[in-house]
Amino acid sequence: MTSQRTSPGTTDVLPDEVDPASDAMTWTIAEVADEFGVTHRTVRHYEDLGLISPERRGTTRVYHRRDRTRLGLVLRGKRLGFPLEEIRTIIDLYDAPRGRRSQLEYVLAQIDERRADLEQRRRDLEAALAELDGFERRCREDLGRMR
Amino acid sequence: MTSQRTSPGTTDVLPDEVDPASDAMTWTIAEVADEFGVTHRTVRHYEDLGLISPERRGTTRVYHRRDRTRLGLVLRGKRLGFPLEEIRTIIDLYDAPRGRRSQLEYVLAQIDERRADLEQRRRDLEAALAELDGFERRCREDLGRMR
DNA sequence: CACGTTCTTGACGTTGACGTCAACGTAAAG
DNA sequence: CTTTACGTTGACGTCAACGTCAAGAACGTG
Repeated sequence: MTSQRTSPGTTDVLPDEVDPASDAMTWTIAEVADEFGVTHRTVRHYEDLGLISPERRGTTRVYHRRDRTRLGLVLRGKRLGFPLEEIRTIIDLYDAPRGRRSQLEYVLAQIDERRADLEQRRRDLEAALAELDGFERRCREDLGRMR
Repeated sequence: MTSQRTSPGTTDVLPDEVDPASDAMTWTIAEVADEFGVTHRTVRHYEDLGLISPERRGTTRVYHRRDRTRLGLVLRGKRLGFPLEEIRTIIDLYDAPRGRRSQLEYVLAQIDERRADLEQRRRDLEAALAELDGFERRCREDLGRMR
């Protein structure tokens, strides 16, 4: 009934093998937790913070494709080191109403801020990788001199 | 006596304008804290965790170039979202003794692990930036249709 | 229909990363 | 020689991000 095989630490936001045609497909909390490799407590915590808002059938949570999309975005944000509160403002942006012109311009301004942040991270990341490369080279030279 | 002008959120690990010739130059805790844009409490916390280990003159801490280098690495690691404990193992790696062959090979293995981690982050980052770009395009199209 | 499985809502505990006092030492400046 | 500016060590507080019970409700299955 649900998808399998989603190893943690992937770049994709969604686990694969999800029937693309069924927009009406739903999942239980255990299913989404398993597929995304988190506990149900984590999923509930994200709901408490307003990161996802599953439907309720009676008292039970029912997750739709939209919730999975958002959960995927949350976890990628976490892998990138963003705090959950900040992640919420970001993904809320994607779902924000953009009817009026002022709203659209606000959204565009937010996008610029976000991009600046991400690009700073990219520079840090490239610098760290470059240093790692240089360090490995020196280590290999040391190793060459030893034998 | 000390350097100025280091805005937070830079990619460089060290504040600029530091006399490159003086290896014997030292700094107080207030100086390094100010230059790196953190509190003295933060600097002490990092010392508690073994991230830096300044010299002591009597009871007073004296910071050398080495400490500043490590502090810079710590803060960049933080900007990348790594926990402090993990940061410690990473930067300790740079200072690890590599005398024996087995040590060198251990270090090289660690480097590979680190690189894999960083590259995963890079993929996440690129994906996030790509999504942001696509989203901006759609917003601009909406904006174009409105006027 | 009893039973085990899965779901629910609290509520308290924990860990990381510091902030925030309090209380005290020390060294230069007026 | 007192004041002022920094420095020091605790020790406790706080906030985020969950973990970890506890104690029911609801649901399919033999």
